[in-house]
Amino acid sequence: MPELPEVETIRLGLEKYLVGHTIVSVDVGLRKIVTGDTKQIFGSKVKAVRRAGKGLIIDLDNDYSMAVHIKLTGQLIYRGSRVPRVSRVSLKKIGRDLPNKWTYVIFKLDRDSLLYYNDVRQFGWIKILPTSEVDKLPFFRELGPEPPVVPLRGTMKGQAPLTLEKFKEIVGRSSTKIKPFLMDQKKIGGVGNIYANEALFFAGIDPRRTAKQLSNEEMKKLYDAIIQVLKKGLKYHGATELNFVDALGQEGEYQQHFLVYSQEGEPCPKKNGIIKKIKLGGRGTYFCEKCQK
DNA sequence: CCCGGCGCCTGAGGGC
DNA sequence: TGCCCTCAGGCGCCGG
Repeated sequence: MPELPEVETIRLGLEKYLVGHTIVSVDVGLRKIVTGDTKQIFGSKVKAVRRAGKGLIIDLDNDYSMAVHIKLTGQLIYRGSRVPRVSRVSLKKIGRDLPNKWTYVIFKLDRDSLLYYNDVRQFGWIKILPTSEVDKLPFFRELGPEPPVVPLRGTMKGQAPLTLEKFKEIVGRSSTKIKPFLMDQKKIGGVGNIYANEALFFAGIDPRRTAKQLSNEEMKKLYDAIIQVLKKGLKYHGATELNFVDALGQEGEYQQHFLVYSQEGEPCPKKNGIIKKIKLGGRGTYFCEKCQK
């Protein structure tokens, strides 16, 4: 699932290729994806691409922005003058010939370049609004602090990072189970199912434990584990589950390094037990009962 | 505050 | 070129 490392991977690509382009026109093929007035962005230039949690913000030079959430299957793929002619682009079938049947928005840019928004499940959104209104959107307004894994440049302004102290404070007063806790965007920004599972394995903590019952030492281990797995995800350019691709349409490689996520029935990485799959908060949860207490 | 359930969607995968 | 069914999941919303 696209989480902080995946969305940051997209952001880095958009920052490199999209910034400086002028938006010439927008072709919306599925109205529910886009809200706001598309006319407001015609002729404006992309100034910056920011991220907050799993959300992206494309800032334009006319004080308008496009807030984007790709949810499960959204893709933002750039094709145009700035892509090196010889690139190592390894395209999934879904990202090869664009537009395709899942392309719902096409941004026409200057210099014969294009930005495609594809979304198989159609869960994602693109909101066009004044830049000053972005952090008033419920998703951003209610977003919790995110673990410090990337330089502040590029992230939402004014967002204080999740410190160990803050983490201990919010974990310590929550009576929810630790795994759903980690995935709650209002508590912590950017962690989803894959990284929550992996972090809990790293920390040796049973996902069914109640948050506030974790010891001081366990909270510290978990905090470090979250940062460690998010950095690992970034290093491998994200995990391609479903349809995640970067801004050029390339897959990530982190899925080749999962320790527990989607490994049901496999021996655990420490050879202590077999990876078990249960449901927690309605979501698939993978863990080793021998390693995670 | 917390939880479970539903809705939004459609491709993948299992059973037959 | 098999068909049908269920499941998966980020997030918002609702009810208990």
